[in-house]
Amino acid sequence: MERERNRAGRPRNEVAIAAVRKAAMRLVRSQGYRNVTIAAIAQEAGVARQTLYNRWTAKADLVLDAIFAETARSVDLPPVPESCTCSERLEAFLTSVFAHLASDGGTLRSLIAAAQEDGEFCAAFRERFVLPRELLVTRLLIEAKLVGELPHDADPETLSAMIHGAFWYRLLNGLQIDATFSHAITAMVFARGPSKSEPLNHP
Amino acid sequence: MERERNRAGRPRNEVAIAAVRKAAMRLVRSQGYRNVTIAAIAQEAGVARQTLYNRWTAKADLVLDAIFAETARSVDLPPVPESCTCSERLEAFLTSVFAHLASDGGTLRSLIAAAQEDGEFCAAFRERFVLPRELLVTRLLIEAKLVGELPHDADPETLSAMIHGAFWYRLLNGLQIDATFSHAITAMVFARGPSKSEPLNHP
Amino acid sequence: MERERNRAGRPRNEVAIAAVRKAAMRLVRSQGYRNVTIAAIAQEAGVARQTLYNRWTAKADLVLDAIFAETARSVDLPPVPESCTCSERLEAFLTSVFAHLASDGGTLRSLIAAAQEDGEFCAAFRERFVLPRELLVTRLLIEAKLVGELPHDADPETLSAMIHGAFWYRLLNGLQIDATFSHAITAMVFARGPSKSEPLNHP
Amino acid sequence: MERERNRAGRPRNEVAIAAVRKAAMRLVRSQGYRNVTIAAIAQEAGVARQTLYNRWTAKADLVLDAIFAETARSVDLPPVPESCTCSERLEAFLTSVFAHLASDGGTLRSLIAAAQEDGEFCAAFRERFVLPRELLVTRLLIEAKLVGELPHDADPETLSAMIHGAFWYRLLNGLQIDATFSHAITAMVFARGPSKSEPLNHP
DNA sequence: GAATAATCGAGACGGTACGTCCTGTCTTCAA
DNA sequence: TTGAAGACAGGACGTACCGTCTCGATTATTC
Repeated sequence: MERERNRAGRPRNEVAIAAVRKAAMRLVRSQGYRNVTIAAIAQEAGVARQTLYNRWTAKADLVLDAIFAETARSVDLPPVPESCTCSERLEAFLTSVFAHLASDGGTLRSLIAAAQEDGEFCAAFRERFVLPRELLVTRLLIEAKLVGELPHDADPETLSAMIHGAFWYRLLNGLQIDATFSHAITAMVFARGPSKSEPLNHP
Repeated sequence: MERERNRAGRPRNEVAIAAVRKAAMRLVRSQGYRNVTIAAIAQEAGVARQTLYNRWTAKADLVLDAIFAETARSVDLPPVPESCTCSERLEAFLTSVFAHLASDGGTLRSLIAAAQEDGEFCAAFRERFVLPRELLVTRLLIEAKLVGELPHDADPETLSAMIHGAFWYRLLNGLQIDATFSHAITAMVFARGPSKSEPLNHP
Repeated sequence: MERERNRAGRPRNEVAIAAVRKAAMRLVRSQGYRNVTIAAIAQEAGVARQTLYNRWTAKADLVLDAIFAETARSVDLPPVPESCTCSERLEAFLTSVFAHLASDGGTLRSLIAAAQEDGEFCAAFRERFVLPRELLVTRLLIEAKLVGELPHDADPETLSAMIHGAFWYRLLNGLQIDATFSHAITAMVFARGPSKSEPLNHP
Repeated sequence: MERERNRAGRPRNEVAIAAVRKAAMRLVRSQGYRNVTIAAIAQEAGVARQTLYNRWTAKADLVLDAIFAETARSVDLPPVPESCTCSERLEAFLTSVFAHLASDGGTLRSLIAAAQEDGEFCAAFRERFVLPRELLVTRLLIEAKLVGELPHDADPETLSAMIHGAFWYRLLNGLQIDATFSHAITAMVFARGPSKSEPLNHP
């Protein structure tokens, strides 16, 4: 697959492209999205400025792409045994996310900010970054309902928004996010154990 | 207080200042924070650019000030009878907030975005805008615990973050926020009624 | 002659080359030399940009070549009977040139302009375009001396420069050039008839 | 006079402006009009690039202005005694002009070139640079007619165009222009002495 | 009342980044 | 080997803002 090389013309220099992505991530991390300029990325990558405009439409587009390239493989639940309860797995997921945010939260903040003034960026960001992570949680909550860890009137979509929203909210307010918080969130979601009626899977 | 008017020289033109604030709000609402320039605000207000720098340090400072001037009086619970349950009052609060966001959500998005690249702005924004609204909810949840609408192991701070986070999350993702969502949130927070132990106020 | 077609590989597409020349002339005429780009010519001709670089070294080279291809056959005195006096023939020549300049003077202006910043272009332009036309006049003036229409102290080279210079000067100043001017120039050149001494060819 | 300082706002920095003009002339002379960039002029003058755009609309505008500032005082006949004949004075004028062109001809070539692609530039250049010099010669020729150095059927405008054209033509063809040429031109203009009828001033 | 001092409208200035455009070179596939 | 297509390095362009500054004019307080 990826048999795209029948297009005419000189092919793109994927090595340079990768260098640009790497440079972009490095600079965004060290100086913040807003303070990074196209020219600086190009120079850092040893590439002509025009090359960036050939490939990406704008800084936002480029950085977003760099993010995706870096995190594509990491939209995954942490390696927690399937035998754990959903509650335990949610907490493990959040702890893992929060650990990542501790080092790279600034980048996420920058991206969320950028998304607010650019509808296209916002849509792409949601589709390719936010939604996959949101679905992970939603699915976990649906499973929790099935096994009776959550009452059947629980609304996975709303709960998922509340869970993600909780740490977005703290992140965007410049507050610390640590393991304590992942525990607190999990506790609130799974408050008071199983549904009142009998669990569905323990006859 | 603030009896600073014994200084020599021409006094500040408070009329112009007010015009600037109004112009700033008008422009931010219609074009978004990022697309508004200092020069445009000055021109819209019929004022010299330097006048803005006399009073405020930067665009963020000015816009934030304009927001506060406009919303200072509105950090308030909606007029709901005290006789209502906490659950009802939370939902009423959220519905009221969401109605406001429907028309002015863009401004909040812009401000949140701006806060991500500017620590001072972030702190001021949190202190003067976010925290007051967060406390409103936190207090309501504490009261709900006292009256037994929430179990005593409920964590008001975490729940408050989850509540605010939920609609920030949707807002920042460019999604609709309506009364349905306020009901859904409230339902999740007050799921399955009072604490397992006996409610405190119903003997 | 020029039997170069024993080289291996795909032969040059002379049709494309001709299309390029035509496109170049069309664009230069309609937009002026400076405003025409290599890319635009290539596109207009439906040809790859590289093809132009294969054949010509630069825009100047290409346009000059296009001019030559178009005017090669036209460096000629207008069809005036040899029985006419040199004076009449000069005026006929100038009238003919001026008629052509009325429609295509902009191209000549562009070329003269281009020649000022490029020594090679200037030399080629002079050798292949200017000199042939200059010689035409010089020869006519030499003949006029021989037949006594001009005094024997007349300097054909200087007069030729003055004649061509006169209409270049007006052309480059954006002024009209018409038949009246060709008459005026001729009158000044042939002022006061034959040389004071006896004409050489009327014994 | 020049009481223009009732305009509001910070006045222009005329020192900087002068430095820009000087830098522009220096660079145009040493590198040619086309090879000079706005940025280079700004840097050479120690001035922000935008400052040039504040004052002038384009490079052509700036350079033209610099030329005028430099040559404003020099549109003058060379110091030749009035007692000389018109013929002698024309030759003196041309010799003086040609001496100047020997060192600064490149600048004139650049300007003529620039005028060919820009109508406004062309008009300004003609009005403020070319015409004054043309008039100098025209007046001289008119005087020559009055004193009988030229026949009364001589056409000063046409002759003036032929004179200026002659050295423009050589200049634009990249040829040398020296005192010999000024003599040759003068000889052709004043060929065969006074008018056929009696000279006006020699009874 | 005159001197002093801060503000205001206006706009130039140094500076940074932007996104576009063009040039000449190169690298691919297909003819 | 050429042609079509198009990416690449490099560099100028003109625009847009920013924050600072310098004017003349205005408006208070202080002497």
